[in-house]
Amino acid sequence: MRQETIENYLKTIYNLSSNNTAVVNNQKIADRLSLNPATVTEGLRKLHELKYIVYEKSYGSRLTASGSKLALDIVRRHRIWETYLAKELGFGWDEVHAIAEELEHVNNVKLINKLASILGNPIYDPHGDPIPDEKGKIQKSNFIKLSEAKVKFYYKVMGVTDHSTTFLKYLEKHNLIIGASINIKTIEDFDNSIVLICQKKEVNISPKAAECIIVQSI
Amino acid sequence: MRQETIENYLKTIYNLSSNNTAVVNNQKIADRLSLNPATVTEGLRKLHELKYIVYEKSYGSRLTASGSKLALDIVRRHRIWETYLAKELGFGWDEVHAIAEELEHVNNVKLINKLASILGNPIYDPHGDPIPDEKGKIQKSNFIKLSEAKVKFYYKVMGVTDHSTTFLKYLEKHNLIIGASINIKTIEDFDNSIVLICQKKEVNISPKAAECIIVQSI
DNA sequence: ATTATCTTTTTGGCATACCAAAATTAATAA
DNA sequence: TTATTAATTTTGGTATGCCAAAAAGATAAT
Ligand SMILES: [Mn+2]
Ligand SMILES: [Mn+2]
Ligand SMILES: [Mn+2]
Ligand SMILES: [Mn+2]
Repeated sequence: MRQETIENYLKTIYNLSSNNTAVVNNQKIADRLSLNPATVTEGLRKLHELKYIVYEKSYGSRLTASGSKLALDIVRRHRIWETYLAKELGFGWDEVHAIAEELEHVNNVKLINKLASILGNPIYDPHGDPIPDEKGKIQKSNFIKLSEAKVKFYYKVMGVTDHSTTFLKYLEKHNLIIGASINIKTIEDFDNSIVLICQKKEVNISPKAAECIIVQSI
Repeated sequence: MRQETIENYLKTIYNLSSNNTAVVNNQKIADRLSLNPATVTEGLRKLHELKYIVYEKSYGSRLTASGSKLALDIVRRHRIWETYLAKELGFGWDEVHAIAEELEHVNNVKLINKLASILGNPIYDPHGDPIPDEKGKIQKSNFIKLSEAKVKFYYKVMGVTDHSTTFLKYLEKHNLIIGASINIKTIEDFDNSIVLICQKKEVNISPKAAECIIVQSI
């Protein structure tokens, strides 16, 4: 199996398994990688052979220790590059993901560690996602989705789970960027849409958008 | 044909054709890319189909206008990355080539131009090779090989044509780095080896090494 | 419990990138 | 010019990554 193929599968399985706890089903992998389900079945069988995952037919996949190691390594590369592109090379948080998708496959430990060191060994990338350290260790956090926030409480925006340009541009428009402080004014009973205050302005957030915004109580 | 495959062929043909003048034969391409000659024949046929090269059977290849454009683009990416790795990220001139071989395939104009701009749009890479500008234009120079240098004359080291770590480390040991001033003391009639003065020390250069050092008369 | 509806797997096939060995063609030396 | 050698091409074949359609399995709904 080509290294790039392996890396794309493992990264995807990692990202879909939320901290490597849940078992991942084939369809989600197929969607994420824009592959035919038949292709995914084959791919998973091979990854099982290679001992990167434990794959149970018609049930799902989870990463083994070695698969997890490789997955965390590529997630690290991806997020370090995103941060470097944003902080050092002047790219927007909506632009970095696409470029990092290519750069992440360049495997050179010294290079990534050098970039990390220039950045001051950051713990979060431009979307608020945690960056594993060289050993694959991730800072654990008590973040919640905005959709789980409570009325009257104050929060800080810590990240996003949707990296699309349209979504990120939409957030920017309302100043909902990483680090922004917000206050939940009301949550509509009718449709669960949220009205919050950000930089003294009222913003109405749909339930769908609230699912994609990560916050921390302050 | 995969983009990476195309790029590797075109880059190689460009590098072997010395400024795109000479016709390149298959064997050299096979050597450079570590491919079987049979594979190269196939590859060249496809590149001809794609109109990137003109390929005459049993004779050789040369780049078309569009092939030349792509080749210069990837040569630019390679050399900008080499320069960025050396100047901004602290890698040695013997380390940058291997990493740039991977980075060169990341195709993002804005990224390369940003790196170039940070570097002050350099004209030469760490090995003294010229960097094409965004339009593919290359500064022309009057450099010669050290093997063509004349006794008693003064020269400045401008580049190398061998990028191997062993060779570059050897040069470093004798202070024969880019920019170094040298004076040709003698050229042995017997074996054409060169004795030169560099930083007040005598250095003996084999004809083979002299072929790989590029200098300019000063 | 039995459909109906997803999801996954199997099957058969296609395209790309390779290589080894044999056959051909070109270049060189005798 | 005719061997001899070297370079190139042809041929037959492997491995990988992918897909469409059909078959099988699992889940959910009645
Ligand atoms: Mn990303
Ligand atoms: Mn990210
Ligand atoms: Mn190089
Ligand atoms: Mn170089």
